Amino acid sequence: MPELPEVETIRKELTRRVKGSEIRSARVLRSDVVAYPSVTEFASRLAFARIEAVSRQAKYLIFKLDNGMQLIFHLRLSGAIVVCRASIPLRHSRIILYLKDGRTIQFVEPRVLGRAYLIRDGERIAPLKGFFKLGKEPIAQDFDFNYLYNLIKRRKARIKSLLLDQRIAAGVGNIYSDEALFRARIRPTRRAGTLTRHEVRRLVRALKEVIRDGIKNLGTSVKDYYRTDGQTGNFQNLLNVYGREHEECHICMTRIRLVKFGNRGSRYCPGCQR
DNA sequence: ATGACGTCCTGCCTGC
DNA sequence: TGCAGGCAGGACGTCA
Repeated sequence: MPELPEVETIRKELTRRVKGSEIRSARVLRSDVVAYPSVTEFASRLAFARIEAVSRQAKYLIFKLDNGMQLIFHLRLSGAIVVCRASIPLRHSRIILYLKDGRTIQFVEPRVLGRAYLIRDGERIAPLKGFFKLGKEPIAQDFDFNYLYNLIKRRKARIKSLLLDQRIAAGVGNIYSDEALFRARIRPTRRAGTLTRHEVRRLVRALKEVIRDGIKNLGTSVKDYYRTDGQTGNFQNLLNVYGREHEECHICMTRIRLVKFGNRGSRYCPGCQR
């Protein structure tokens, strides 16, 4: 699942590969993935637009176009952006942008949960309300002890659930939250308000570290994530707990445990995490 | 406001 | 081998 490090990797590659390219036309193969505006308007406003820049906010990928519009993608669980020479649809291709130079940018999304939005610069639309409520990203300078502590100190929810809240830790998903909690030696099931100041300090440090390591290693390819050229990332080889349930902890050899709450799985080491 | 939980969606894995 | 059923999970809506 593309989280901040995966989307950041995609952003860098797209900047290198398609910044400055002109879109000749757009084709929507599956209308569900276009959240705004209508499919017809979506396609007509993309035609002949030039890609000025590719940026990222949390897990959102943003193409800035020279016609005053922004093309925004959210990859959700299984989305990918592929740049290739093929003009025919790749497997599970949902949107194709045909470039003037003959290449295509394809939005590949097997599970059809990912979405695309095309808005005017500065326009605020209801389908993107989560985008406008994003909190700070852990790699931001001002994502510090005070920021996190003040947001969670009175909360009774489990710390893991709050880390997944995009209004609190923007860009963090299931993989990096499990890994950060492992590095901070805190169990995902702990009620946020019971964390000591020292633990919150460790958690802030761990979040920054784990996200940076993820970016450095070009993301985590567990299931669906791959890069714009189809290659995988490397961080899956460096995971301590995610996807390692029933295996031994690298530090203390205790078996990694899988617990479920909030409709998702969390992995932790009962030996290292308290 | 908060926390818990259901829903979307489909490929893939498991078990018979 | 083939099929049914369960599972994964980010964001968001609903409910208490």
